[in-house]
Amino acid sequence: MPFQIPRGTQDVLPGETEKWQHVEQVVRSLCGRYGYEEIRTPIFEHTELFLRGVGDTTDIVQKEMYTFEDKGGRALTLRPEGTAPVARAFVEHKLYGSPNQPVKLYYTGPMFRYERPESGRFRQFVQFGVEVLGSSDPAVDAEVIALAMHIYNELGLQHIRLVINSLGDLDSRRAHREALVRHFESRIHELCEDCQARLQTNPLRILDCKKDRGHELMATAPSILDYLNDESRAYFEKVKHYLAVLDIPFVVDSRLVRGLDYYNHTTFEIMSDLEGFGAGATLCGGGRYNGLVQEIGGPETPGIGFALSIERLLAALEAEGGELPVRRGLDCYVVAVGEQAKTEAVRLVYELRRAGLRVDQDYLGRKMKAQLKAADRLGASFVVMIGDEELESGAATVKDMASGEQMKVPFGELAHVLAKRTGREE
RNA sequence: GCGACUAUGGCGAAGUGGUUAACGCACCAGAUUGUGGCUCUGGCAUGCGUGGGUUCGAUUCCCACUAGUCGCCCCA
Repeated sequence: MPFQIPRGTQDVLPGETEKWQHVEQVVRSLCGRYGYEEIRTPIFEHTELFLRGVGDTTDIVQKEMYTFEDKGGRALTLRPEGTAPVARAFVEHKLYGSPNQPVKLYYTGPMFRYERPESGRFRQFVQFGVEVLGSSDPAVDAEVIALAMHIYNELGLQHIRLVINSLGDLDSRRAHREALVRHFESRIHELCEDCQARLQTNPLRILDCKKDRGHELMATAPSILDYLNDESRAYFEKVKHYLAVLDIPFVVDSRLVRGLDYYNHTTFEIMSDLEGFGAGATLCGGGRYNGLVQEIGGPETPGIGFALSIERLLAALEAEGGELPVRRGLDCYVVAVGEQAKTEAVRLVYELRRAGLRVDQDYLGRKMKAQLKAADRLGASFVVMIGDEELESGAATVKDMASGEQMKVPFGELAHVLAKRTGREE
């Protein structure tokens, strides 16, 4: 094998692309219904954007970025996530001045993280995400969550679970952080190395640690929910209230922290309940990030959004045995025997295509029998056969592949007759 | 970044330190001189991830590399 695909990337081949197209179509259609418009940002950004936006204590920044220097000496990075770029575009194009507020955007495209590939984890993967900028109405939190759930429902996913939490506002977070440090400080040496480092950088993340999960300090650790100030608590209650109104089931998990620094107030994850979804069980993750826009130099603007992985979505659908579109067959395959017939076939195939039919013909010089076989494999509903006989009589032989029935149709009427029989024409 | 397992034709999959690398599917051809899906017959890897080493001899043993799968970390 002279060349191999780079590690952690994948080709999506015909037969598979139809599934992607289907998901993309559903997603776009629902976004339209919810009033979201598409935004497209570049695949790379200045590295600084992610340092500031995502947070330099995060794993994404510390060890997962595809960073490079271009010929002009600029430090650039293949985007590891979509929110910071969208926020950058929001500020750069002054969308905060747009008459339509809040600004509701969606995006889809490849993201890049330098990680060891495993089940449901790739170095290049495709995310779909939405961002709402300019509103701190808890109803927006509910809308965003509803949209994510709606997408999964629409695609037929059954076994999913919505988990939500609140990190509160800055004051609440600060109070909680101090409580955490007080709680762990004296006995931090009992926890793993990572957690010892986290005590300084991001004590919240200690709660998320899988290694120390069983430690008694974890069970007794102060819950963020107990440190929410009145305002934050009221906000969270509102979000839960709206979710209840929408009849969207959820569970609250006070340890749902999430890996990106910019989150506050509502955070949520949608996970697959199926067995065997270890690393890839998180289908969708999101939350509110009221400080982000300001952090990257824009006006104080609240925001909330989520991102989901198309790969994981498809894997979950596959695992649940959900219905996904398969390759569509041809309407018609034109079989030709002989030079003259071949010429007529070339002409006819084009004519039928112009008439809106899905049509193909043989390009390998195969015999009639093999051409029929090819037609069968391509799922052709009809085969049009042309040989000396047909050329003489001026009528092609049309075979209905399902029934095996045959009939003669004058060349001039083929387009019309086939269009009618295949339902491609009114 | 750490760990485990794996790597044979287009796909799946057996196999052995030594003359011709099973089998199944797919594909091609023929039986059928103009007709697919069924059946039968025949064809289809000078090659066993890449590079070294051990050996008289390696696809088979050893090492490295690459890649895949799964787990940890973390996440989508």
